[in-house]
Amino acid sequence: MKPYLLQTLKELALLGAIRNRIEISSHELAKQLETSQQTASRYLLELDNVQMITRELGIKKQLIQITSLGTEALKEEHSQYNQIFDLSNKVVFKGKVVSGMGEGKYYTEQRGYVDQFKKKLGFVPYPGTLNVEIEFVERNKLRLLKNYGGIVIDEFKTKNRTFGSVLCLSATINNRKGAIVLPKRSHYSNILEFISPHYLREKLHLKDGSEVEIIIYLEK
Amino acid sequence: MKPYLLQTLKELALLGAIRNRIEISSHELAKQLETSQQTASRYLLELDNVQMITRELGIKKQLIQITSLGTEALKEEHSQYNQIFDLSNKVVFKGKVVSGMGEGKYYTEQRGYVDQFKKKLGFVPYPGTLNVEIEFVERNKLRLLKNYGGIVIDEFKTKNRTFGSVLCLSATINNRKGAIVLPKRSHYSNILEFISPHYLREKLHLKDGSEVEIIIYLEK
DNA sequence: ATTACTAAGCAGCGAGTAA
DNA sequence: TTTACTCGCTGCTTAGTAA
Repeated sequence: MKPYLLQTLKELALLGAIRNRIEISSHELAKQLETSQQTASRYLLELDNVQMITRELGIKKQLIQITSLGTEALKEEHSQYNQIFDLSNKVVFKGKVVSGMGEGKYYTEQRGYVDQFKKKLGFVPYPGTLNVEIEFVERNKLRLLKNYGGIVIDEFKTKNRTFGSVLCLSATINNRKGAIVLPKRSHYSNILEFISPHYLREKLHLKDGSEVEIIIYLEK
Repeated sequence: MKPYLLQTLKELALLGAIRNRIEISSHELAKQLETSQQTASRYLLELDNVQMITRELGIKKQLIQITSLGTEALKEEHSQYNQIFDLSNKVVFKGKVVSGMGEGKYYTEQRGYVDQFKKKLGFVPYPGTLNVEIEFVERNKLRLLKNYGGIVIDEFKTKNRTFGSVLCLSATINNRKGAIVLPKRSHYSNILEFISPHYLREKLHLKDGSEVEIIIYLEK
């Protein structure tokens, strides 16, 4: 959706056009938008064309109401601003399923981790992690998450090596509960590792390349 | 502010650029905005020019953070969406007491107004208005209020001049009842004028700079 | 008063490319 | 790789105006 159309829609909504039909001339709208009457008129035509408003043209004024499609667009925008200002305490990632190289299975089977998962997350993960590749640019969101705490899984030692501390963030993948695990010290990666008590590839009918949505819930 | 710049700013904010400096190339930003690398680069230059972001250009990457000016712009936008979807029938303003220039006293003592206040609001205001300066970002709420009706005080004429029509909205200031008066025709101001039967500066121990909360009740 | 068409002008876009 | 310049072209804007 073109930015200027969204702005126009917002302006109409501020004048009450979601709940009522509002009476507004293209000239008045132009004043609100600080543009010309002709441009305002064209915006209204465009919004009408994409079915975001309905219009009743009178001889002097027009009655305008925002359709459900238009309302949806505004709600989406509103929810983005809620995310920005933390009013929603969730962060959404879109990505696709990829295969790891078995390290997930190796780590999630370590007793030192399993005991803590059970105690701190309340479940024993199905062995292995579901790897989800996110857009590279979204790595910036990960930085945000690391500052929000989450559940810390402490490091531990076996006789052979040390297993580092891990951060868990409770999350859902396609609305199924689980958690994201992030190594405490590591560089940013474009792979999210999701753990769950279930074998997700089967439960959610996922295979490599499947598009998924991961929502991470922050505790505040 | 140009709509496409606001969209760009929002995108950066969603990636966490309000709290942190984020690492993003013009090419990555372009992908997010579904535009070309050149255009994204130009947007960043424009945002930098109007001081809504700061940039640290490295040889390979740039670090971007949104300035307080940019944050304000986003907050304002957010507040507009809150208004759109706010279903409560009250509007809250926070502001601080400021001095007017005596016009409030002049107007509230006019017989033509006083008689109507008494009849329509049920009280005779103490001469003068209490001027409350509201947050710049909140001036938008006034627009909505004007559309919600309220009590209209009609214009009247004396032999010297005409006194314009005024809109009254019942309201409280720090929980004390009264009303807000808005000139029917005027541009949006960042000053709310509050009237009450009492001398509020004394009753509420207010002086210039005192923080107050005004709640306006809409009739629906 | 309206809405909205046409036409001309100009702002914004992006391919090509330099640094 | 980057960022960001030039420049031709597209498409948005608006003055003029019809209905």
